[in-house]
Amino acid sequence: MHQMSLRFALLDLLAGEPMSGYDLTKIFSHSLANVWPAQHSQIYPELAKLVSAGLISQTGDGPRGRKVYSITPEGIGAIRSWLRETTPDYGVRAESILRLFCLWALPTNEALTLLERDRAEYARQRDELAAQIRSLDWSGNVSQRGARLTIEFGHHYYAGCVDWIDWAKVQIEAGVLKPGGPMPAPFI
Amino acid sequence: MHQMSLRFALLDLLAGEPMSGYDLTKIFSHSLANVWPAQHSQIYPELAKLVSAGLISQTGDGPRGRKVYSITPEGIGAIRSWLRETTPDYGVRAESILRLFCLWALPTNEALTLLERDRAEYARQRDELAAQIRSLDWSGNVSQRGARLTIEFGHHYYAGCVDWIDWAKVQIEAGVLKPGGPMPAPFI
DNA sequence: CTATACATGTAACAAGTTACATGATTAA
DNA sequence: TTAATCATGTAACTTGTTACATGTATAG
Repeated sequence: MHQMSLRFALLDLLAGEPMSGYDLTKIFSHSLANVWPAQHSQIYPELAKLVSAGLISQTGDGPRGRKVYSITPEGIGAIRSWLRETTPDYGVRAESILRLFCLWALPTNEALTLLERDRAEYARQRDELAAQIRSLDWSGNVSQRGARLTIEFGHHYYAGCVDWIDWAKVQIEAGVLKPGGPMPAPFI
Repeated sequence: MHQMSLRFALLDLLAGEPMSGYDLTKIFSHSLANVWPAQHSQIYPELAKLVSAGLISQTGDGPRGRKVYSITPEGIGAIRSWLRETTPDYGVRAESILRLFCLWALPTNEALTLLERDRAEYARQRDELAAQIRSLDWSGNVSQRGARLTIEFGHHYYAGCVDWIDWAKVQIEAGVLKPGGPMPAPFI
């Protein structure tokens, strides 16, 4: 029953600063995308539920029907209870890694081409996050510092993926995924 | 439209060796759990769909209604098409990291206690996977070698999480999550 | 005989994705 | 005037989780 992650991500962002569903969607497409992606079609209904539950309230508006929400004291309490009373799911879900599991089904040269593509993508993400860490303004409120920790995690994750792909390439070049090939060498 | 990951994970396992839904569920609870968790309630219906689609077929049975499935040539073709014609989702989904995003909402000493708990869990997972890598028999078929790559990734991931938590603890002890506190130091 | 592991399924619900649908404001 | 961006929502569908439901074989 340890779900509702989206709910608490939204509460947390609104605790940092009142904003609209549109603003929240943008944040989910950069900093938070690294640990918990979400689209606007999921965010808007969840905001409506949070209002019903009294955890946030609409405290402003703007052009084009813009609605600005703020967290309520009950909302802050909800974040604290969540952290204190529930245990996280420590698992990861990574489709790009799952795919490597199937790589034996392709000829070696094709498998290596796919690994190159993956490596390029991981490196791109890593560099983009590094640039974000350098360029964004981190002097703001404490929840922005929390976001910094998350982005730093994403950076670390993608950097690790690049290293890992480099290792996997060496293994596959050595013939690990061929019948009778050598056993994989330990990583690290 | 890059879903169906469970489907291809099952196909891949059955390509390595014919087995039952029960066997598949066990594998999902250890090696594959690190990149794509799944329960038996999701696996059994998916197996039925794969039979309908002609990608696997039942090729044996056993005590207690056991059904053994094997992949068909069409199934092998489906794996290859998936790898060749679709692009992976390179994102990660990690609830335990998302939580750190909210950690500012707790007093520093409580936040640090939660980080200790997380660190212990990551270390446990890391050590368990290291033990698996040492103890399992890796001399088998090529899809088992693929599994090895995946487990090795999980090991690397959890080892990275431990390092990262150690960094985050130092940051939080330094007061990063307090108003007016220092900016986070770069990680790595 | 009794607990454990084996073995398969369904139902109800929650979460997440993609596509549909609409319209206002701003900058070139 | 026209393209881009801002802005909010709903609908249909897929995926994933938890709980329910049942029964067999084996080991102590």
